[in-house]
Amino acid sequence: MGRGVTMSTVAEKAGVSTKTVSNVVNGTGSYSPETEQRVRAAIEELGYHINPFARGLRSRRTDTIALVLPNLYQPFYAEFAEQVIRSPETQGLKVVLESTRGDAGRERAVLSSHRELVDGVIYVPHALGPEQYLPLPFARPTVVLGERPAEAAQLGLDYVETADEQGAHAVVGHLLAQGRRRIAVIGERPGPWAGARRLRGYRTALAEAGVDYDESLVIGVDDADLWSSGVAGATRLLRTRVRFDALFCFHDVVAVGALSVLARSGIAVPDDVALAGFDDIEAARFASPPLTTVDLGRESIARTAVALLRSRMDREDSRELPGRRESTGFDLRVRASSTTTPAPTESGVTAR
Amino acid sequence: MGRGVTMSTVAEKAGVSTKTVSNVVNGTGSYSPETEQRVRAAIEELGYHINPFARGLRSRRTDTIALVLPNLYQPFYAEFAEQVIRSPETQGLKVVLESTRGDAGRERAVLSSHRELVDGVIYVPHALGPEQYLPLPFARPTVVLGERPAEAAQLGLDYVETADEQGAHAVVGHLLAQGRRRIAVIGERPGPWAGARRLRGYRTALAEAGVDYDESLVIGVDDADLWSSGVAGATRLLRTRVRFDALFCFHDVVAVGALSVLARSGIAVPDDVALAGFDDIEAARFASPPLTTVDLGRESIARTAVALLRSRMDREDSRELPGRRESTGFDLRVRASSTTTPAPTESGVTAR
DNA sequence: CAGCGCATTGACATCGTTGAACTAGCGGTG
DNA sequence: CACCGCTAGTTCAACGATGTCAATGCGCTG
Repeated sequence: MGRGVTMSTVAEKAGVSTKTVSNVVNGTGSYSPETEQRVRAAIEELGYHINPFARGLRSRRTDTIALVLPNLYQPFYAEFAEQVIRSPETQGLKVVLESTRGDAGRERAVLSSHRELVDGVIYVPHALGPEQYLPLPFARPTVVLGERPAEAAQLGLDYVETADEQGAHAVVGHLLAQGRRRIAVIGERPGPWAGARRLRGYRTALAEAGVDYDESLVIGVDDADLWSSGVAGATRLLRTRVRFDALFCFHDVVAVGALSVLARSGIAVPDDVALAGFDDIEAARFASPPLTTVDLGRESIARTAVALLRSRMDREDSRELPGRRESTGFDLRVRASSTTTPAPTESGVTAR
Repeated sequence: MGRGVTMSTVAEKAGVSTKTVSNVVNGTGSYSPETEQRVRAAIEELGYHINPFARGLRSRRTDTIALVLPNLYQPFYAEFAEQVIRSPETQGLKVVLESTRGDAGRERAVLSSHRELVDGVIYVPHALGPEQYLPLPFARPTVVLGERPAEAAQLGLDYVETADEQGAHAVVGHLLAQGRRRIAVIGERPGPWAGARRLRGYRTALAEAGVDYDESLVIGVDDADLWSSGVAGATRLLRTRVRFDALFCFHDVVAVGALSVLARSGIAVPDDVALAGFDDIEAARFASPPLTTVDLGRESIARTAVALLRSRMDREDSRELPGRRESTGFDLRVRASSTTTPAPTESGVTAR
């Protein structure tokens, strides 16, 4: 069963040459329907599986893509990875996960090591900013998640731009609409990361509502997306004794961490403080109270990313194509953590 | 840079044969220190990377292992996957993740497809029981997580047995020690899965304390480890109006879901009902109140599994070796969700 | 000093597949 | 009827590494 069954075994059984078997398997060349039948029957009967190494060696196709992300601990990344694996666009491809552990050195190393192994890379930057990763030698078609810097276009890098700014704008708009004016945020981290875009959305929403930006309401954290950052951030916020009636965390995990601090401190959510997160991880829906948040659409991000990759993987001249940019939308999920009026069980405001 | 650099490029530059380069790269054969120097220098200078396809074709080694698990949505699996990737034992290996989506067909398909691609497989069964997966043609060394059925020994399958029963026993013992007598459980699912072992621990703990097993306290769910199962389970439990003073969920995610139902129903945790979960996912620590749970030791499970694999991957005769069995321990993490007396911030009871 | 063993290195075939180039046959065309 | 274009299929080499085996040279033994 399958032991030592090669194309020539199949070819012999079907009475054709190995090349014809190869053609049938790959849908290349031309062959009659009867030949195809015979070959397929032989394959079936012998339990033949193509040897991916021989194929990879000869044709340079690996049918594998790499997904480079900081870690799998954060539900957002794990759920995103799952979406990439499941995406219909991924059919027929293997996905190799590379966790960089949020470490700049590992991130660099992982990106540089993808020379021959995979047909393409989906890269979720974390520790490296554009000025650090752009100079790296991308040897394979690469799709980057995040905001596209101008230089990326000539480098041939494709981008999936997520609606961080718009999403944050929508959340803050919602909080303002609820009558909140002193909206604290936790999760700011200097640099080119998602947090910066979310902060931008926060600021523009405030500005549009004529609410002054108050720096003392903005809490920075080192690791923008850890529960413990939420605990630390909320603790610091409370300790400053600054008045606030809403708290917007740049990640749901941070919000969950913050929520535990608020609960311990006897601060009622949403009555004293309206709480909102970002990412719409599963846990947000089951927090007490359920968390208002923004869904960036992991599924459509994943599908878009894989589709971009595929379109490059198949063509020879992909290196010459200029980098493309796709944007995805978001859904604001209003839940009980931010609504004092009895909340609708689940209300969605959709964009784009 | 790296374009078309092969062993013969290196060999030429170093003034040796390709075989010698191969020897240096693999540490096989013998060569003088000076030769090694020259070869390494040439490799460095040319930026040479070995072609994994050529190597895989010739030597049948892939330096890749597959991790087959139901999904990445469940934090326990995601965190476990991360541990497998990070484990020091994994150094030098690539890890391919295969998500079976908790689907029996996919699970079968994925397991059967690992003929040539990887050197070994770590398999976390979910939809298939032993009677279903044991007959499958395991073509590569395989380590299975869970309880080892007797037949597995001759098949040469290695097992990492996790302390589900002992862990559950400890949790329930703890709840009993807190004076709870009516301990409900959510998560039972018929079959050979972890839930069955946890249920066993529950029953023996009850028996040892002389508390009768009451079937009306045992709530089964379809998908044992989804938040929504917790919601559904808790809702059903409340609807039966059966009296209970503690709730033990077989997974933390279920407990978090149940917690949200209890909160909505005005049931105080831990005052009215002591709550405990299982798995010790990150979110458990940050629930309100923090969740008492059992840590099975993802890290040591991962390391043990990879170590078992490696020990087989390296040897030729691995097929002949009988299946081995390794057991791992657990940590009971007592937190505020189950302790009425002011809880210690974090208390750990360690086993094995 | 013949002969042996060992360390070091190389030549060559080979793993299984596919790209390039080629042949055979057949119907149609000017 | 010579020739063209097209389909169906073949032959052969090559992808880049490594296993096998042989060759070389050196020190040592008897």
